[in-house]
Amino acid sequence: MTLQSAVAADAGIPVHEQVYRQLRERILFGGFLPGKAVTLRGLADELGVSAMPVREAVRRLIAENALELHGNRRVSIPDVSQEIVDEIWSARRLLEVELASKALLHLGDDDIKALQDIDDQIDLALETGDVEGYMRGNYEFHFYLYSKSRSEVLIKLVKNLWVQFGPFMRLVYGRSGTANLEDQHKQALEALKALDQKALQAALEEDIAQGMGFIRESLGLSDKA
Amino acid sequence: MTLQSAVAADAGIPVHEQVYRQLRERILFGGFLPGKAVTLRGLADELGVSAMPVREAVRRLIAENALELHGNRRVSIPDVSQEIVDEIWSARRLLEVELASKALLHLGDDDIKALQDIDDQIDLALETGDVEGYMRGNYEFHFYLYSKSRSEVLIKLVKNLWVQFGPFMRLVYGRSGTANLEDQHKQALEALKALDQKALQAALEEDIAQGMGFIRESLGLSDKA
DNA sequence: GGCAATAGTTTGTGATCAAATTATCTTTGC
DNA sequence: GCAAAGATAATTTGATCACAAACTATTGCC
Repeated sequence: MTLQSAVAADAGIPVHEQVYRQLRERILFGGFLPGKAVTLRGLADELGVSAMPVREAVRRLIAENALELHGNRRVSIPDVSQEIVDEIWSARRLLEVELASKALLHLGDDDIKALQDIDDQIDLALETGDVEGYMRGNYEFHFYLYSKSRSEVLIKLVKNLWVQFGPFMRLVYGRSGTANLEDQHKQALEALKALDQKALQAALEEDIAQGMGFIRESLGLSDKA
Repeated sequence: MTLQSAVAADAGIPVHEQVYRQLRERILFGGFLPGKAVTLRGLADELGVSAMPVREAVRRLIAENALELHGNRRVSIPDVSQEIVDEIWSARRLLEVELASKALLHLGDDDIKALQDIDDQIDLALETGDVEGYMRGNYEFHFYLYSKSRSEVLIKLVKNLWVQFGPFMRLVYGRSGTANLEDQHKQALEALKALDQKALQAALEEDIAQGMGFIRESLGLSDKA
């Protein structure tokens, strides 16, 4: 789909913003493989826009660590490495546990309901083998919860982390599919209902560990902490 | 100083990159007041370059939370608020303690020496009332230490936090000067020499608390945690 | 005198083009 | 046959322009 076909719905939103959102989604939910090189003109042609808005969107994504700028001025999807995976894992544990704890303080019954709905969608995606659906649901679940923390600064940092491992996940699921995936959100939901902070932290750490463990395993990396 | 006068030293580096670095420094070390509006043409004229590279640099700085993009497409230095200060404080404690702990594992005698040199410069700046010198020294001290953690991902997140409170600090020092500032780095240095992780964490938390406490105090905000 | 409509100014956005830089292909010399 | 050097192609970069949206100041009306 080029941007042109979506222009009616996005009236008033600048083109560079639309390009940014589209590229970010593709990076986040598996539209690109790690290490893939992209060019401004290539993206512009593909999206049916001029080079200018692509330049702004790409600069922005580079600043968000979603794209990598090399010394020779070429741009690519960041490649995978053990160091990066470990770092992201460690940072996620630190920040997302904090966000979940803060969210717990401002959680209503309607929020539990909303999270349960998202979890149902995740189950459906797992059953039908819909990789992208699972990734979108997973993202939605986590950031719906975090949004309740009212910690905008932290949320931005965590989003920064998620775009970095998006392409990695695609690599993993592309190999193994959704078969081996368990839905770790059930335990989190139970902890949320009980307002049990300790249990929530444990569930989250388990969820993060599963995702990151999958990446490392699938890439043939060592499994020590 | 316009960019033109520095062009000889920065040969080969694209103009948008030079603009980015220059603007980032100004934001980080007190060249702008919180809430100040900026325009692309205004910055371009001021720096003696065309609007194009400024657009790319500003887009990048917005993505890094160093600048704020409003709904009416105007750009400004983010304004101060209690929520933001508290959030940054909380995030800094979390991430910088982690970074310092990791850095402790890879610290050599030459690093201690380097940090001591930076601390001497900070002392000098404090004595002479050189606000910008203090801010630069403080930045250098922290990120020299953090660079030893070899955690590039975390470092980027923390840099993201620092550009956000840079303008706030300027506001504070502009009022009270460097008179009330103590140098909290002495204790950190002692802890580093002794490889005492607990003491290092305590020193860091104290240092962060002082900086953030200063902001809140100076802005007349409440002082509760 | 206060408010709303309007004209004029400022500013962001997107397209196009030329220049500079980098990559790729081809050819030449050993 | 292979490596180095030159030519060619592709790409980024920066400037300029036209246009649209937003803001400001003025004017006219009630």
